[in-house]
Amino acid sequence: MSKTTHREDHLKALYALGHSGAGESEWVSTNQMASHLGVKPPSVTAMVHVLTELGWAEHRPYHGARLTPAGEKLALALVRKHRLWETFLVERLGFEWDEVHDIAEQLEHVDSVALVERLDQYLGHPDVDPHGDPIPKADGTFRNMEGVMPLSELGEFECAVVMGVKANDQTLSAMRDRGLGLGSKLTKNDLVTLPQAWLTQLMVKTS
Amino acid sequence: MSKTTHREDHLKALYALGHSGAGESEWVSTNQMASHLGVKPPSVTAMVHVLTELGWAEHRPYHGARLTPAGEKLALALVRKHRLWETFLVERLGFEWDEVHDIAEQLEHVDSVALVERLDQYLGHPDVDPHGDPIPKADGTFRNMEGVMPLSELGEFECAVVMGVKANDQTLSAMRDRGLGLGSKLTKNDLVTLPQAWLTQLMVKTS
DNA sequence: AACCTGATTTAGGCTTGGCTAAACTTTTTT
DNA sequence: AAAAAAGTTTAGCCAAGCCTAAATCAGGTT
Repeated sequence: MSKTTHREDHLKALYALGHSGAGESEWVSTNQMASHLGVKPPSVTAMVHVLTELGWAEHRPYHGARLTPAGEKLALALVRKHRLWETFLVERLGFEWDEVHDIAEQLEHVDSVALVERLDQYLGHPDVDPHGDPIPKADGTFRNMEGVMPLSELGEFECAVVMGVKANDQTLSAMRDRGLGLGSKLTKNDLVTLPQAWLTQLMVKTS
Repeated sequence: MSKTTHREDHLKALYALGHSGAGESEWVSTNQMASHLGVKPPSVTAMVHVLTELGWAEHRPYHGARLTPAGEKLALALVRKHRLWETFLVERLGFEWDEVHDIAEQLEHVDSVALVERLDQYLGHPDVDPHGDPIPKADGTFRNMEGVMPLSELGEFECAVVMGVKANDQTLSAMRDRGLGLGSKLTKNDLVTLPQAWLTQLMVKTS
């Protein structure tokens, strides 16, 4: 892995773990990052120091790290690339939604602003990727995701529409086998027939 | 750069430098490889040892290295990927032929057999890339390039068609400015009006 | 308030690739 | 045929990442 790819992976981890809710960038422990990245904690500490030097993160020893605004901007650009590539792989090349993550992981590290912008245009400026996750615009803004929540948090409802999915490839594949995809309609009946674990993974909106 | 990318770059250099003519894989000096890769000779020697261990190259100390059949197969797969991506960038994303080399250089290291095959299919199994270089098929065979030669070697002719170009990005850009591209028709008159250096770079066929 | 316990960082070592300088081979020149 | 020149490899060092083991710190317990 190149020096750059490496740094990017840590930026992304910091972003992914620090934005669980909707709020600002949260402090993330080096342990969390380590397990997220499949690496031991000391390796993360070292990289956090580097990111700090570069002005992309700040570090409170023994407490954690978080992105600076500059780092957040870079992380968003990576998320943008990743999601655009996933969209390309599914929409244009015909991959299934559970097959694209690893490939996009590699593609996202290709360095060319022109490429990302042309890809975005080629795809018609999509605002969500194949999993329903919003694709940041070039300026870092997102599509509004109001009204979308896990199926488990939905109160009374007649009919809900699947707007997104938070799941690993294996689960995605299983969902596909059941005919679930973006736009699928769900009814109260599904609350009992679907695997319980999925209720928190299916992001829905009432319709 | 990842370990793999690294090895791949050396394989490609060995392939590129060892197949200048049409014949078999030729011995390539470590110095040649070093300057091709922008690296010092001792670094190449070290990598050649690694490739030898892997069974992808053979090394005659002080004389040079060349690909084994196994290495050649890998190199061809890389060339295939590179040229398919270049085709994608030009045909689908609208890049110019002088803008794609560096991007394809990065894309070619993405590791996914399924991706390459789907890309090939998406592009309609092209046989040449935007520079007229043949794209190896999955089995390693090439399109027949008979009758194609540098403009400088063409004897008497009335009209020639540009079938390919061997030039760096800067030259490619200049050619484009002059309206030259694949399929352009040339006449005897062009032999004197075009820059002399281009005569060996333009690959043509009489028509 | 002193003490555990667990989390985090520092220390020191390994791997891989790059470089320079020195040694060695091959080739060319005298 | 010997010497010089050119090219290639070996030796020894640096950088960047990862790891394990050993220190260090934070926070809860007694």
